[in-house]
Amino acid sequence: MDKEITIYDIARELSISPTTVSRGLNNHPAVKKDTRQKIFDAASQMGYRTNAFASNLRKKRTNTIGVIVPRLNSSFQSSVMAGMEKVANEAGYNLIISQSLETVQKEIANAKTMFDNRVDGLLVSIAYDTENTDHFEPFFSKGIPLLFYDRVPEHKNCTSIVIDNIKAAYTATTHLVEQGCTNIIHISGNLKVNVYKDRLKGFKYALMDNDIPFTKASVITTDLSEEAGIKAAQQILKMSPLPDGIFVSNDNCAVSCIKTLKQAGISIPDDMAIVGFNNDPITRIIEPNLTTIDYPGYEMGEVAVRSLINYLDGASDVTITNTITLRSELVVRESTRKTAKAEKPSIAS
Amino acid sequence: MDKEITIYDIARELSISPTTVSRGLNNHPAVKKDTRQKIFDAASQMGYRTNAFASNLRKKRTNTIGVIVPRLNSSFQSSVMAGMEKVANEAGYNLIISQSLETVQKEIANAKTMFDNRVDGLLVSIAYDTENTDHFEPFFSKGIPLLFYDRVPEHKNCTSIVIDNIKAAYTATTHLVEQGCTNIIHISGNLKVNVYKDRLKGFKYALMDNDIPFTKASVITTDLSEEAGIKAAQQILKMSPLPDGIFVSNDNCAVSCIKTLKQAGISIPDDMAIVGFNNDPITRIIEPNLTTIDYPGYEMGEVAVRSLINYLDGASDVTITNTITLRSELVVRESTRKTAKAEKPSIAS
DNA sequence: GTGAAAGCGCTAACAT
DNA sequence: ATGTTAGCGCTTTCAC
Repeated sequence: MDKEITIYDIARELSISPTTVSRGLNNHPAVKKDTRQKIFDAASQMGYRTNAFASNLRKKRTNTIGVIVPRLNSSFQSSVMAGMEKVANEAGYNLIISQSLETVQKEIANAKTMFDNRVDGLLVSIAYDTENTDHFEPFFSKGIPLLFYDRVPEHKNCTSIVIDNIKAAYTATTHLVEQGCTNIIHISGNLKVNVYKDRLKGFKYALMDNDIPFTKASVITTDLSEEAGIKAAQQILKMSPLPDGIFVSNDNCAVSCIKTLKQAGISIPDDMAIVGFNNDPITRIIEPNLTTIDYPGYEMGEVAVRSLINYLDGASDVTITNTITLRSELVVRESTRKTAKAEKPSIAS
Repeated sequence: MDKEITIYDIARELSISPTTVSRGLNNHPAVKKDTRQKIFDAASQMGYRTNAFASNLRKKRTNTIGVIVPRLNSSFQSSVMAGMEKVANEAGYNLIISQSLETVQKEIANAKTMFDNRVDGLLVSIAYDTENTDHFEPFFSKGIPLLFYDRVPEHKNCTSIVIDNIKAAYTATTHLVEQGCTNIIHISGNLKVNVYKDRLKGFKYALMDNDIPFTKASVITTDLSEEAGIKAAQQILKMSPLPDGIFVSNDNCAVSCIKTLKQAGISIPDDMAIVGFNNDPITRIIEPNLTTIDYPGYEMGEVAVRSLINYLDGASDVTITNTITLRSELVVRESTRKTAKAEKPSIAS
């Protein structure tokens, strides 16, 4: 645990000033090439390592970006993280990641930690039960850029990166209608969360535009877990008449739903066509392969960090563009490709 | 962008010394309860936030743990991260996460960044092509605890957290034999990586112990990707005689392999029984459900951070226990449950 | 129980 | 192109 080498040590060794050493190490243009080389040589030879804290303390900048995510171990979120890390790393930023585990309390605590650690910016996908953004107030008032992605708060006009969930859900539902479905159920998530709320909206609009009645019974609200899929399927099996189309707000739940329905002897897509959401890897493993909405997680992560860094670098001088909407698209697979007989007459009587 | 409040401001406000404020804020016992309360009140009222850098600079400790992981977006690794984050967060540590993207170069760069950021400890799962640990030398020589998990370096006696891959693979292979398989193929990963190397070993030992010949042709080496599974399946389909059992070193690859084999008309498990590794969620979605080795990712993450923190707190005074081996176990599912006729006579002639 | 003084290692002004 | 000075905000002796 030998003593740490500092720029003073290097300065003394080379009989120059610490300032010059600092400049040299940071590739300041006003340092003679020769001197710079000497500095680098001495540094590596003496085993010097920069002290980020001293530097941060002085510069009041940390080169660190905080991320608060509901949970890390989901296919979607881990893709987002991967995209974020890649861009951040390339730009020389560190990523401090923390999970809210879907609770506001932890989200509040994490926000405070991030604030105290003086992250240069913060990226957040909010928890299920986050109903306001009070705990981010310190960031707003200190002018620390805060960017929400995917799960974003309502009302507040925060900067956010999203996909058009209404449109995506509308497309998915319309697709079911086009396949001949006339009795469609939507399995939704927590309606306090913007993404699920919007998907329900898109679902509703699509029904309306196709003159299919929307009733309370058209929606099953769940937590979209695997178990929820099983329960929802059981509930659906008790319906009479049975629906002929199901739009589920995420793939995970859709898949377990399919498994349960299949076990009950339902043929998919012929008896019921099903659409999921996310384009998780599992959609191409379940039989039949699941039609879903492709949802660009990795890209969302890249865009989020890139926007934040652009802002920090002063590139986007005005307040950041308010909302960035990424493209999403329907991926049609077997779970909705009805066979011949499915070519029903149009529902418009 | 108002000025930051410091302990000096609080001190002035309360007409006491900064020292006392510092002590108060840190719950130092030698501060009158009354004074402490006044300090906390003033702090929150004035909008004070601690400056972690100044503190770190002074204390030479960062309360930060670095993690270098091959990639974040894998089911296994994201579970590990989730476990790590949970324990770290509870203990008041921050996690700086970076990906090596399976290349030594990035791993080297990341290690340097972690070093310069003076993480209190480092957790690493090494990249495919990492052949030595030279780039971690600075950590060793500075006495910064470094803990490898899952993918650990060979030879070097570093502290590591693993499962017994040899045993797990042995169990998996033996299971195939018990199901009546006599011609078994192993689809392996990069053999430079300990986990795949060990799984191959376990496979080999199991064959030997059951008097099944092991030849070069018994192993197909791949990168274990989805595409690799398809290619491996195609290769297997050309074999004559066809094997009746396959042990694949990860689930992802096993699943795409199954899909390809099924398309070719192979019946699983009756024609070929298949075992995977990891117990990813997909194993319960593929049909037939995949027999696999349950691999405790989340737990591994928890244990890794907990061990590191124990060490940092001086709890485990001696050098850390050298290797922590977590339990892993075979989960039998349909992909290896041969139907009646599979009750072949024992191979021992 | 509280305070004064010094310094962690770096960099930004301001010289020269 | 290089040096001098000062200070970022905190904690830690040491003193009272």
